[in-house]
Amino acid sequence: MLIAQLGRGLRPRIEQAIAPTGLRPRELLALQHLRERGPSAQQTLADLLRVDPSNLVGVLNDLEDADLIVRSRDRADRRRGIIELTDQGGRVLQELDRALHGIDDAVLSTLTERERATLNGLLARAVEAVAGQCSEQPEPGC
Amino acid sequence: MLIAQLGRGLRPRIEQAIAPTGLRPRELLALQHLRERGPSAQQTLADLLRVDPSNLVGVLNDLEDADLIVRSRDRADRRRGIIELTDQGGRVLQELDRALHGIDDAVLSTLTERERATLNGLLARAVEAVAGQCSEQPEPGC
DNA sequence: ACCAATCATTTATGATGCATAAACGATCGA
DNA sequence: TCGATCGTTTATGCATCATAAATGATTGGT
Repeated sequence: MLIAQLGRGLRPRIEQAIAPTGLRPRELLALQHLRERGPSAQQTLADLLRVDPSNLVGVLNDLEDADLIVRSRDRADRRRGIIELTDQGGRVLQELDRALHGIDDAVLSTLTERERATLNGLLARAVEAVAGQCSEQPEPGC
Repeated sequence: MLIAQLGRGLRPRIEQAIAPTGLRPRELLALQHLRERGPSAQQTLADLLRVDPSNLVGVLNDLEDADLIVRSRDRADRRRGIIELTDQGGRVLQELDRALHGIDDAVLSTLTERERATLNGLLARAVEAVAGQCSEQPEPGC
């Protein structure tokens, strides 16, 4: 069984879960980064998302128009933009989490609670390894 | 732990594994379908891939130019095109399998052999459930 | 105080992938 | 013979994405 093959059945479900937010994958990734790392410099965000800074502007414009983020300026260096998640942005992420959990429930419905627990444990260790390798040699999506 | 979150770390690796083939995801999906179901009617393939028949033509042209498939006609109904995997196509799929197995090895390197076995077992049952739901209500990627 | 560098931004451009539609030739079934 | 089916060609539009050049505001160094 190949882990990569999981995506073949999962992709449509994930797209369906993302659709209600009306946001593009990139914009959701930006929100997730902001939730994980707190208020971040715009430049840092561009690096994380592997997006050209000039293109990040449009992404942030959309998110700002939807009141999911707020822009401010670093007081120590007013050139730097500080991007922060709004309460509304946090709620959107929570909705997304719920939708994704729904996928888990659907896909793992044939597993017992105990089996799900062991599966989650093993996957958690696996993604932890992936995350570690990501920090060493960053790549898109990490 | 969300299964959907797996893709965040896996996507770049999968893209990297696919890149050497020079094929697009759709074309690889077509090859996989052909391997699983044997020689198939072109129309069936279009349904499986959720692609408009007129767009499938270009996909098959590429695959045919690369000698990965062969086109023929159904003798009982010469309107119908029969698409078949070539030996070369099979070899490309095997290369892809090897690359994807490499991802498994990298991601699951921190797991013992026994843990990998149980993980594979649980995932196999999960994807089986997904496949069953796919057959009931087909969606893209199924 | 001047000046080069940095940061966000605007604007333009092109490539790519994907979806949709219309029309055509070949072929089939009635 | 005639309508329907199948693969195909062609055209069109849309969305995403990458890249580049130029600008205004701001900074730090000299």
